[in-house]
Amino acid sequence: MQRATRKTTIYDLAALTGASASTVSASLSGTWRARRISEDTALRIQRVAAEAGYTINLQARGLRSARSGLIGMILPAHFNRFFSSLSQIFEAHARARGLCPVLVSTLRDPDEERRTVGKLISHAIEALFVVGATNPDRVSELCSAAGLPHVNIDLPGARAPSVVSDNDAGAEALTHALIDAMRPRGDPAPARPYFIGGARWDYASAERIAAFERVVAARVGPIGPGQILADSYEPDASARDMAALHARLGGLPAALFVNSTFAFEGVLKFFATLPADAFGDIVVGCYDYDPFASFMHIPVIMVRQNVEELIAGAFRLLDSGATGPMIVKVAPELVPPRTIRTSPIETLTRPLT
Amino acid sequence: MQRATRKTTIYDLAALTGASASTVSASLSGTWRARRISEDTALRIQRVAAEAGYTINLQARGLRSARSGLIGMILPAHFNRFFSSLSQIFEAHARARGLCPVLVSTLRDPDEERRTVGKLISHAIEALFVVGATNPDRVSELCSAAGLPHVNIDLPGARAPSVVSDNDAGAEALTHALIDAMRPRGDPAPARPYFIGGARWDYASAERIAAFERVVAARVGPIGPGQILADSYEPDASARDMAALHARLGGLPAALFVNSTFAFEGVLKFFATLPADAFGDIVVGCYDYDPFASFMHIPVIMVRQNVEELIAGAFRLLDSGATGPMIVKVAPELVPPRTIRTSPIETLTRPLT
DNA sequence: ATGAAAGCGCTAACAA
DNA sequence: TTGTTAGCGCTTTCAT
Repeated sequence: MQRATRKTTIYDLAALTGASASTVSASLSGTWRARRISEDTALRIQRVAAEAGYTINLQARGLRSARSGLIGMILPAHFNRFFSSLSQIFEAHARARGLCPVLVSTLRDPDEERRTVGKLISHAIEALFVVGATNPDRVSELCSAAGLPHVNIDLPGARAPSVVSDNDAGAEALTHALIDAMRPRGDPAPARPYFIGGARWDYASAERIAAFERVVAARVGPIGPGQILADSYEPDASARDMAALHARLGGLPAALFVNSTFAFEGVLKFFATLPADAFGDIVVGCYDYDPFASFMHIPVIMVRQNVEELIAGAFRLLDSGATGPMIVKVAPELVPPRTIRTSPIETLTRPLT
Repeated sequence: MQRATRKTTIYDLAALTGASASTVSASLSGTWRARRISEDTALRIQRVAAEAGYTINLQARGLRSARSGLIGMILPAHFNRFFSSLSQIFEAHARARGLCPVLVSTLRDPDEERRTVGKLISHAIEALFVVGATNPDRVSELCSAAGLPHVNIDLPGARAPSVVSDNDAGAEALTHALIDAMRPRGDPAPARPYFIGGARWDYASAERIAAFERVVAARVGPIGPGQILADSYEPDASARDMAALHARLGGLPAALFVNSTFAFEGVLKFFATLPADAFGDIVVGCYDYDPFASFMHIPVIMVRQNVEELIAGAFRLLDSGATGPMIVKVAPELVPPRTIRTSPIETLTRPLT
């Protein structure tokens, strides 16, 4: 047990071993071979360091060598399956590169984004991943001014390379799967898929809505008014929209494209007010993944992002040294329903484009 | 736009403003009042700093002042509702204190825990929260040797203060709620609650099993062999256990205490193989929370940890300067089922102790 | 094969 | 009210 008063430094070790500080430094940092320090000396110093409970001061190293060994990622929130899986994968990659991952959430607050990025720059992070920023270009400005390499993830920007989910392909495949599984209905309410959740002015929602409308128009018929309910990500808003739709149709729609688990929570909140026999032949698709949601009593087709590939792609962009705007799209995958109730869906045959 | 070659330092600002480096330092770090620097000078320097795009080098400050402004938390994984909610709250508290949160997951690997803590110590973090460590005491050893204040969360240790979930109170309340909601059954299989998931040798499981056994013994009758199925946290193991139990009973039990969402996933995996009419009167309790799981087609009573209080308590322990072993327990809360199917449960009346 | 010395950017005594 | 100076612990030439 060492004294708590002051930490052991390389000078202490130098005194202990009779070597010089620079020799100690080299022996401990792995550069001793290059410095042609004898293996004996290096090993001896390493042993003494271990015995003395020496831990290197990375602030000092960072200050001197202008490298911190930190790599940052900002994201909207931790408490979210998508973001936390990104964190998990990001961390694994960072670790593999010997970097210390620093994850900070910014709660979709532009000011918080600015402050956080500033702080990370001050901590001399070596690169930054920007996930779902409200204003990626503003972040890019800060990074560029500091000469900090960075990549946008999930939400693209115009001032840095981006890796994003292929919303078009995902929504297209999900819409096809919904229509494939949808049961025919007669008048007065023919079978028709509805879209709920998200916001039209949101980049991802807009792409998904466009794909939904394209496929529905081609396979079912023209999109009618009130077929797209996309004004909010708030669960409660979706609950209200769902209730209104149910009232308007006099029942549940034949197919429902739910844009995110947030919206799905709201939908379920409304569903819970219905009697058990109200769910006849509905098929639900959710653009997001949650293992429990895929086990509902009604068939739920889910979309799972390829998180591994999003992160791997971001690191590749970083390594490439690319700094201009470019977008790499990563296709998500469809997860078939695992519902208990007998469903009209056996397998999903249509592959993702 | 500044030159990318070298970052602006306080010396550059000193040259630009005609002041000295220390005056610049004080003007920028907020200590200028104490140093009795004129407001004019301070503001002027701050303006020039902003114009020059100056960002402080926190490695240098940290090295000099022996404070990094970093606070660490290690946790088993990010991709988990409980842990990611802890992260979210931890971050909010850290931010409120002007500290930069550093979250690292260690994947329930003792070696990774050691390495990570070592790295965080090297980065001069000012305090550490240790969530669900496989070996809290080993971590405490490392921290103590470095004079690093730390608090265990969720899993207690013998060498540092701990804040943990009150497993006994939670499991007791959940078991009571299950028995209250359970429908009577006649011979040959009288109504009886079963426990599934987790591992007996695990601290939390052991506490929950003890409470379950105590309440069941008091209200239903002696615990029989095969009534506690707790050998693993693996979803697939729980699926197998559930299948075996179903075969043994010739149907589903009247009540099921599922120990964690991991086990619940496995249970659902087996449930998905059953016909829709197999779920007659089962009541499920799950010691964990997931919004979707609480919306299942069968009634599911869930336990939600008081995450806010766990973190707040940990910070209080940190502030108290306590360093010896002591355990603060935080009671979780019961979340009533929001099931669509008519359930025997209207309200949960029994309060948590 | 090793040591001496300078300096990374900042803060804080000590002067003035 | 401000400037000077001496490090914080490390890496890295440049000597030897």
